[in-house]
Amino acid sequence: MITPQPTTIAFWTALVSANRHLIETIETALKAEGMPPLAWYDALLEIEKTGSDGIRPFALEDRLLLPQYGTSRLLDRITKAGLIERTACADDGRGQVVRITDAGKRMRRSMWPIYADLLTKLIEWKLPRDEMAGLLASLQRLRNG
Amino acid sequence: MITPQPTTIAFWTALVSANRHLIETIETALKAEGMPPLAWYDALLEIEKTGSDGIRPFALEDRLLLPQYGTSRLLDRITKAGLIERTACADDGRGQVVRITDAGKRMRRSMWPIYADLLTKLIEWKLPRDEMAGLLASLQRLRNG
DNA sequence: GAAGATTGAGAACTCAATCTTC
DNA sequence: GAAGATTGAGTTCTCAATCTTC
Repeated sequence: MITPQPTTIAFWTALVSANRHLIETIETALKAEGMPPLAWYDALLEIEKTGSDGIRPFALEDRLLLPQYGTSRLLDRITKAGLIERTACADDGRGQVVRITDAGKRMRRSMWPIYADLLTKLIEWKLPRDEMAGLLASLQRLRNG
Repeated sequence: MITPQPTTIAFWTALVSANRHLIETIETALKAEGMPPLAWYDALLEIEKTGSDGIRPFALEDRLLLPQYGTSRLLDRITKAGLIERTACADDGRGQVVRITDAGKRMRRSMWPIYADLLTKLIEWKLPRDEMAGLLASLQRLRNG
């Protein structure tokens, strides 16, 4: 049987813990300010990037790493909050196009300071710059080849 | 307003993505083999470590980084599956003691090869040893001071 | 009143099935 | 039949309230 080395297990544990800690801290801060969860920020940002062209839900799935039904239900909630709009797709009768509304832009912009502040304090202020670049490369290798 | 540097954002994104990828891969493999989710492994391992002394749920909370109600409901399910036993605590009338059963030990042991195999292939085989040690130290710094 | 633990109600997630259009 | 997207049913998560014992 293949057994990982102790360092590997320690690394895995540290990765999961660090990730949870950061996410929980950010989610808690957003909630305390009456803001929607982090997933909304990510979705709004990706949608906003596509401007007036909008984006197809299946393309959002790839960028947000969500399953099809997850995207569908997330978009439901954000639409209900009036932050995005869904319209039928002209080219493809099966699909739709999602665009951000002005309220959506305002919401994303009002979430950013909270998010940015925490990313800076929790990551940037804790890791030396040169170190971060190396770590970034390692993390990227983990999720790809 | 405080704004993180691009490298910080990239690092954060890579951290979240790597974490999701690893977790999803492991959960999928466990499910494919008819095994319970990863959270059960972690809980069973912590409980098994305490041997016949058992462990109090509030102590498990700290180790698993779960909220009180989360621990309560997780233990419910694992108990229902016959993998652990809850008994009233002799010293403290409010509390209980959780111990692993033989079936629980067998289950944890049967989950390990799947888990270990993936940790080795997805982490150990992708990151040079010295790199992993550095990354480990950084991740630990992220979640602490 | 605080600590250990549970619970009801509502939200979110997951799986599998479904529908429509390609 | 495959792709884009939704949905019903069941499970899990979350919040706030609750209960018991300290």
